[in-house]
Amino acid sequence: LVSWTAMIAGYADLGQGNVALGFFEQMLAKGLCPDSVTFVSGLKACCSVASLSHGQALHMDIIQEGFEGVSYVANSLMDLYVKWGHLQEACDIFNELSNRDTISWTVLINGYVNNGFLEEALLSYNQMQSNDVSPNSVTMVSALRACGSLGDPNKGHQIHLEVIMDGFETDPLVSSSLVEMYAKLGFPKEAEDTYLENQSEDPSMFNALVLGYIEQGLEKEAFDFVKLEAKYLD
RNA sequence: CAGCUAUGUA
Repeated sequence: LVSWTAMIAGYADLGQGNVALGFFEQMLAKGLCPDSVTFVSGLKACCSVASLSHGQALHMDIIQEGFEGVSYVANSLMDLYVKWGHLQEACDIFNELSNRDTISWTVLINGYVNNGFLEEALLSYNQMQSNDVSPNSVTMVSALRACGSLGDPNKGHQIHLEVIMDGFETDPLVSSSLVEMYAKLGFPKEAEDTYLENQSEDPSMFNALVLGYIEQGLEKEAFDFVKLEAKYLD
């Protein structure tokens, strides 16, 4: 069973969901009974092949086998529905889940953001904290993106402080999301400060800053900044 | 101590 699951997960990772699902079928044909890890890998395969119907079939099997209440599995199911824009389905699963972990909340928040429900995303972010579930760096990226798209600098700054409190600013994805958000909201100064405070080898934050300048019509600043950074490379 | 779910920009 572990070998089959490894094959399914491996192909799903490569974006070869159809191959992965083929292995899933073969495994069932051998009379093997999937466990939670196998189901999650199968769901991931459904995402990469963009097949809602296969995912729904797996959902039925998951209920049959009683894995529905396992947060690890439920999170993956939620993600499937979120990616299809079926937020109601995702919410139903979330609401019936008794053990909501960080990932459950993050999938929900990210689902709201990706589908344009920005206020709901931030509301869920607050609710998550009321329920004493700690956000992680992935949660922060989604929350920051919600602030940026919503145009809410106050919330954005508040979340920035929380990011610092939890030490997530060292994550390149988080710091570049911060820079991006400030740039989008029209705070080039804050964007630059964030950049200067979190220098790293990762180029994404630099790119975010330059693109931000350009989007704000600050082409000269963008150019000067690139020149300045280029000097350090000599 | 086998297989393991969620994140941005372009």
